[in-house]
Parts: sequence; C-alpha cells; structure tokens
Amino acid sequence: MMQFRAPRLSDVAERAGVSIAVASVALRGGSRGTIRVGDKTAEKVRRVARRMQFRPNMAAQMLKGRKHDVIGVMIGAESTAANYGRLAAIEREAYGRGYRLMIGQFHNDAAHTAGYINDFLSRGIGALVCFHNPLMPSNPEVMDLLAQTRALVFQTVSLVQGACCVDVDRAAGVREAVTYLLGRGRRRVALALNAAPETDSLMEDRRRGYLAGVGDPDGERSRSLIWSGTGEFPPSREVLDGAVDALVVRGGADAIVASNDIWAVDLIKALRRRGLDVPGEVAVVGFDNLEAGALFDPSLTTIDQNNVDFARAAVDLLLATLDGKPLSRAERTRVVQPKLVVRESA
Amino acid sequence: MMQFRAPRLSDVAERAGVSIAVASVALRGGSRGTIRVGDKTAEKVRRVARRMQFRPNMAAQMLKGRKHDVIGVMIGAESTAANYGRLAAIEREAYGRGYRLMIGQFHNDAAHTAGYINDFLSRGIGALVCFHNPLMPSNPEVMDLLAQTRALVFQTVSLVQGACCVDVDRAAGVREAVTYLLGRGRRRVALALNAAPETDSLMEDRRRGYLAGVGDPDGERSRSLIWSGTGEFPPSREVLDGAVDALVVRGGADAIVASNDIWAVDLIKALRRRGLDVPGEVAVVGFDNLEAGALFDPSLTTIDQNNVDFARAAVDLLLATLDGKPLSRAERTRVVQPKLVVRESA
DNA sequence: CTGAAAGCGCTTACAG
DNA sequence: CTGAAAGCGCTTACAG
Repeated sequence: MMQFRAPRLSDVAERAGVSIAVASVALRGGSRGTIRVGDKTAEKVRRVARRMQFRPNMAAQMLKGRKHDVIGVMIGAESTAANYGRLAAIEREAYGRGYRLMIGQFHNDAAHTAGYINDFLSRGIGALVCFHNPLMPSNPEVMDLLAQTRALVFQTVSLVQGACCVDVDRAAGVREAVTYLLGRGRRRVALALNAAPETDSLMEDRRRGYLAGVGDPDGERSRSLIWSGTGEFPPSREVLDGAVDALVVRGGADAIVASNDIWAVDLIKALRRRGLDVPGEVAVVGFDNLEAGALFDPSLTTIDQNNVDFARAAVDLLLATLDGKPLSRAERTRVVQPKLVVRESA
Repeated sequence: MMQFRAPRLSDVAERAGVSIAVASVALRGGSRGTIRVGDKTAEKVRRVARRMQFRPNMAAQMLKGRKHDVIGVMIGAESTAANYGRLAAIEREAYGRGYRLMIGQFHNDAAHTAGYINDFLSRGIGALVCFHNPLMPSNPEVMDLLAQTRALVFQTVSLVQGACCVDVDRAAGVREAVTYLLGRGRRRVALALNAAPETDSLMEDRRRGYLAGVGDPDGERSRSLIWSGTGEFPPSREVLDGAVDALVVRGGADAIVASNDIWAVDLIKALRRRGLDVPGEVAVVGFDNLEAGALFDPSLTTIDQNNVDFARAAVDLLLATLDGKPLSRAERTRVVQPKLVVRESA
C-alpha cells in the first residue's frame, strides 16, 4: 500500500544506460522502424525493467495509438445467473486472446445506459457485446451510440444495422430433446411454451424444432400437444396447473419439453400436485442448463446453451470486425449448437 | 459502424470560436485555475460539443492526471453463480458512485493471474476487489503485485498486510436461523458442517453461532447434534446418508442448519431417502441464498449473504483508501449482517 | 545502435 | 476571457 512514483521508461533507459528509443523497442521485443536492438542490450534493458518493476503507462501507449485490448460487455441490470454464466465464458475466451473485459449494465433509465456506452467510447473501447433482451424497448439515443462502436455483437438478434449477432439454434435443441424422448420410448411428447409462437419468435423456434422432431411438419397432429402461455414469467400456480391439465390430463402426454429450466422445475411441481410421477409417468426437459440443474430432485435433463461456443463465436466476430475484415451478411451471424444434457427428469 | 476520426477538443474550440483552454474548462463546468468562463460561452461550447458528438479522450485525460474511475475485480476462474451475484451487486454500487468495473480472473496458473494484476496496474487501476478463496494457495508473486495496488479489498479475510476486508457475520446468520427454528417449535436443532471447525475457520464461525443460538456456550449438550464432514464438496451420497444417520436417526434432530445451499438441498434428498418428510419431520436451512433457492421443492429457507451491504462496504473501503484516508485496523474490516430468508423448507 | 525531437489529446499555469 | 506554451509518458521517424 506504499505510495510511490511509478518508474517511467526514461528511468529504465537511464539505469540501463541506453536511449529511451532503444529501451522502448527492447521491451517490446524485435525491432521497430529503423531501430534494431541487439540481444544482449535487449536482455539488459529487460532485466533492469524487471528489477525496477517497470510497467508501461497504458494511457500514454493508448495516446500513441496502441490498439485497445478491452472488450465491453453490456448486460441487463436485471440479469440472472444465466447471463453471468455467459459472461464468464466470454471472459475466458477473451482472456485467451489477450483481451480484457469491462462490464456495463443496461439500466432502466436510457440516459444511464447511454452514459455507460459513452464512457466505453470515451475510453476508446471499440468492441462491445450486448446481452440485450430482444424484447426490451430500444431507445433511439442508445441505439445511436451503439451504432458508433466499431465492433458490435448482439445475442439472439442484432438491433443495429450491420452489427453482428450470435444466436443459439433453439429449434435444433428442442428437436434433439424430442428425438431423445421418442428414442427412450415416450409416445406422446408435448411442448410447453411460455408465450404464443405467433407473437414470440423465440417460441416459434422451439415450435419448429418440436414439429421437426415429432415428424409433423404442418402441425396438424400435434395441436393438442402444444400449449402456450401468455408470456407471464415466472408462471403462476394456476397457469402451471392449466398447462398440465391441457397437455397431460387431456392431451395424454408422457413427456414435456419446457421453454426453460424454471418452467421445467415448476411443471414438475405441478405434475406432482396432480399425483404424477416424474420421470416415471411424465418426463420433463428444460432449456438453459442452469447451474442448479443438477441439484433439483429429480435432477434436470435440459438443453445447454453452449456458452463456450457462444463466447468463441462472439469474440471471433468482434476481433474480425476490429481487424477491419469486411463481413458479409451471412458471416455476421453465427449460430451455436446447443447440447442436450441428460440427467434424471427425462 | 462508420469509420471516422473522433473530434478533438481543438475541433470543438475552433467551431465554437473559443480557445482550447476555455473549451476544456467550459466542458467540465465551473472554472479551473485562472480561467473563468461565462454562462453563455459555456453553453455555446457545450452545444457545439454535443452537436459534434465530442467525447474527451480518456487516455489523454489520464495522462494529465485524471483520477481513475475503474475498479478491478478479481474472481476465481472456477467461480459459481454465487460470486457473480456479488459481482453484480458491486457493479450496481460502483455505478452509482461513478465507477466502472473491469473484471479479471484468478487462473490456476500464477503467472496468468500475475499478468492480470500487472495489466490493472499498468492501466493505473488502483482499486481492486479480490474474490479470493481464503483456502486458495497464495503465490508470492501474486501477493506482491496485490500489495502494490493502492486500494485493496478482500472478501472474508485479508491476505495482504494493511489491506481491507469485508466479511459476512456467519455466526450471526447461523444464530438467527437457530433462534428462528426454536421459535417455530423445533426441539433438537442440528448443525451440519462440510468440514471440521477445528481446521476451517468458516465452519468454526457457524459452530459458534450455533452454540449461541441453542444457548450451550461450551458445547457440552450439543455434541451429538453437530456433524462435520471432511471438506469433500460436493458431498457424496454416502457422506450425506451418514450425516442424516448421525444427526437425525441417532441424534434425534428435527431441524438441520447446513453449511450452504447445496448441502441443504442434498441433505433434503438424503432425508427423503430415509423416508423423512421435509419440513414436516425435519426442517432444513441453507446458507447463501442461491438464485435457484425458490425453485427447489420444498423451496429453501436459507441465510442470505446480503450482497447489497457487502458491495456498499467494499466500495466504501476502496474509495476511502483511494482518498488517502488513513484507516485504522478496525476500520479496515467491515462485517456484513446476513439475513434469514424464510421459505418452505423450514 | 545513439540522441534529439515531434506528437498523440488533453489540462493547466502564465502573461496579457 | 484569449493565446501560446509546457508537459503527462510513451512511440516512432530522423539524422548521425
């Protein structure tokens, strides 16, 4: 905690008995411009720098045009553990490529959110990942600021013209779950959506994957096996009981794929209230693979969003854009394949 | 995504028809040094700056001695949702005080961890919060670097001479849980520790709170109601069954306070395996208040670590230290009061 | 290799 | 208020 003046490059140069220019070049290895530093000189400079605990002043390097190695991440202030899991994955990926993460939050107040993005831009942070809820109302000022970042990646859907986007193939995930359930001998696999697919594209993706899985492309046969709520989240007890009535009691389902893990867990409770055994009488599959999934009783079979691939794709897109690589419309979107995680509930 | 040259202060000054010095002062309000800017002039400069979307270059401001408004947070690479919840709380608190967060991770490799801290220091980030596992082996190089940060806050226990620390009053939390259980008519409240209190001070804290709660200061009467594991985490089925045998079957407990939520959930499963109803025959209380706590069946009564107060205390200490305020030994440690969250399991 | 110098974009005394 | 200048700590041409 001692207060001391940080050593400067000129201090190192002086002690090493070389010019500032040579010290600068020696510390970053190789040769720059017309300056070529011999091995023994370079080694000496580095030794002195180490002994003095020299750390280059990044503000000065920045001012001279050093490329910025910080990625900004904007996450919703109301974010749940699921988003932080994704954040951690991005940290790992960014770290591996020599990048740091600075986090910001979308606050309810657009002015505050704008303040954050302005702050990033002021720092010269040109790369931003937005954990932006696709259903969140978008403020024009915020959108304008986002459009000014050099590299921008959204999750699920891009909200800015020309920006990149990483999405999870929800349809494939649900399809995999359905196929798995049928392969395990379930005869009537149902789908519980927390909102109507007609108005919520994330739900429509699940419906599409479901219909592909049960081999009913036009959805004629599956009508009684697809239930959708009104978007209320988390669902009330009445809504859950209603879903169980519709799908299991009346629809005869012996398996349910839920919109997410919370729905899955709540459906399991509702099934038990009806005296139904999980997974004996009805299997349940979630979506998200929450960290707590393994702790539930029964532990949750679920679709993992594959944060590792998500992070890799997001950082790939960011760095490609920063490099100035021109990306086609198709290249700007990356789709990550989720993976079924089998536990006890199905 | 347009590539453009960011406007500089001199551009703003030129367009507004004032000197650079006046522009600089006008944008930051009031008057600095000998320069005093009139209201109408200041307003004009600000208007021009806004129209040009001027954003001061922070690297340049930094170089001129602007105080840094970034707090670094080091978290374990193996961090769970619990730590990220705390991180989010710190973000909120820091944001409210005009500070940003940059996150780094402790990696297994000490060299990598050192790289991160060096990076923070190089950026001039003098404030660091360390989510450092108190049982994690401490590398001398890492410790040395940590000691060089101007303001340093650890969780649970400080690992650096003179650094600050925010701790949660585990004893008070457990005591509150015990008191609550006794007040609800439980007669034999037990304590399940995942490691021996003799070797793990975090467990000893719980034991102390427990003994205070049951009014058995020297622990004579409670011997059969305290069980401790060998530190294995998460616990195996055999270990859990053993704990239930010891505390409930042989010890006659009708309530158990667990070391954390995961243990609590696993104990509930073990109790059920023995045919015991929770909370009917045995009540169970956790510790941590995991986000998923409300989803378990029965939902978990638990001790919340109070991240809001934790974050406030951590940022308080950081900013006080940055201000150069001399803190006494006592002032350097802040203890946060946890809160019992009552749900169904007890 | 050296040494002296320019310049990144600001802030801040300084003389008018 | 203005205008010119110094300087934060670097990097990088430039002339030897």
